[in-house]
Amino acid sequence: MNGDQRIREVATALFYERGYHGTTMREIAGGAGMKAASLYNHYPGKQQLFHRIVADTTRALGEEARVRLAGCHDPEGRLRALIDCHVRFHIDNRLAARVSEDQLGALEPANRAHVVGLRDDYERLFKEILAAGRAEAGWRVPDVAVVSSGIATMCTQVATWFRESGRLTAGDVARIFADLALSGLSPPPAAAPGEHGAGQLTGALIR
Amino acid sequence: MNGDQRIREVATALFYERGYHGTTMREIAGGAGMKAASLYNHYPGKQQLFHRIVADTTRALGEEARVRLAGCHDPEGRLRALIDCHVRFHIDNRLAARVSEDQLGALEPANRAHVVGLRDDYERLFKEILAAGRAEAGWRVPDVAVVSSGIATMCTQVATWFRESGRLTAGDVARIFADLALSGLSPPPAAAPGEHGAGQLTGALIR
DNA sequence: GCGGTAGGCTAACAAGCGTTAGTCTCCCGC
DNA sequence: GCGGGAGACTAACGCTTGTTAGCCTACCGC
Repeated sequence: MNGDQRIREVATALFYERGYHGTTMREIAGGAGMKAASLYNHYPGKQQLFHRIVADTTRALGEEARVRLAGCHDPEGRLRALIDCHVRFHIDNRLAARVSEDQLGALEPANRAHVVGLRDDYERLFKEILAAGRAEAGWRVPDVAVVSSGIATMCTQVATWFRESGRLTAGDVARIFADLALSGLSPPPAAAPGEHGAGQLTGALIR
Repeated sequence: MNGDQRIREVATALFYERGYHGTTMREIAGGAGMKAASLYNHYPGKQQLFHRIVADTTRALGEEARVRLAGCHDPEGRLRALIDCHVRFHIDNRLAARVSEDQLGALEPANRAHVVGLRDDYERLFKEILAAGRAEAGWRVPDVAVVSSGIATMCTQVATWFRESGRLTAGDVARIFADLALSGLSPPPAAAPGEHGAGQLTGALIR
């Protein structure tokens, strides 16, 4: 029954549904079964509490990803592992993960710079895998930045609608997205005639 | 020099960067070159101003999409048109579009219900096209809801990073996403041996 | 010329904000 | 048994918030 932890959970849930500025210290305290002033026995202030949640969450995501990737070496295996990790993390930590992405703007400049740094490190994993897939496996990646952020975002929003009780498990969702991404990336087997142009801009776009 | 319009633009920009609760009427007024009290000559209150922005934006997106889709009848053409429309709208109306999605939670219940209704109508367009593509063109859509929201979200986040001065035009980005989606959806030409299982769950998932 | 409306202004309101000071009580180690 | 710290509490602080009341001025139709 660690009090600090209880406060973090309540605060995370409130930041998620009302946003940082829409959440008051009195609400957090109420949810944790105490009065506002007592929060200051645990955290030095609202901004620091928020920063701790966001930074710890972002760091944890990066660490899990690196552990999962350590054993994979081919691009397809690595992309599948990263998507699976990403989807699971965003399901297991729905509230904190979304808060850490949506509410970045509520961090004070120094805190934001810190978190953005962690975030950039993580996103680089996606970009590196896509670049490797293009070089080694001939993946069709017109623009590494566009495609990687597209895939990541697609997987991120799982946190918006996923429910434990729904039709799909976390693994199902991860597999759907990995399949969608991988077959979207794999080079066209033979250009289908009369198409609107799928695949036609494979490198031409980088101008 | 319509004053109402100027206020809307300033408010949209501020809601975008600070969020609804993080934006004050005095800041909006300052940006529009007046004092806070004068805003009430144009809008009855902060919530109503916000609701007007969000509702008008969401309605406009749906209307544009329906116009664009009116001339297309095959699933591929419709999906390309819808993605193109979606991407262009989110580029042309970056701030308002993101505010209308990220800040939905700041709407009072009645206003939120109104906007969510508009939003659902719009998202149904994606779902209908995917369902039609599965039925008519054999698209691989393990789960209509998951895949459609995945594709839509991928295209939505273009508003986060797109800059008019960047390497890509709106049309380029739309084409990248349409290609990625369509080749991700098209049935595997012949199951590549030794794959991890792309495509293996084509219908089995709906349990 | 003159009345009225549109739209700005200042001043002020009550409510709510994050935060601090100071106090009280429980419990653990000696 | 007793000292002290951990952690709750009440009360209050100074500010900021959205909003209102009342006023003043410019301009347009008659």
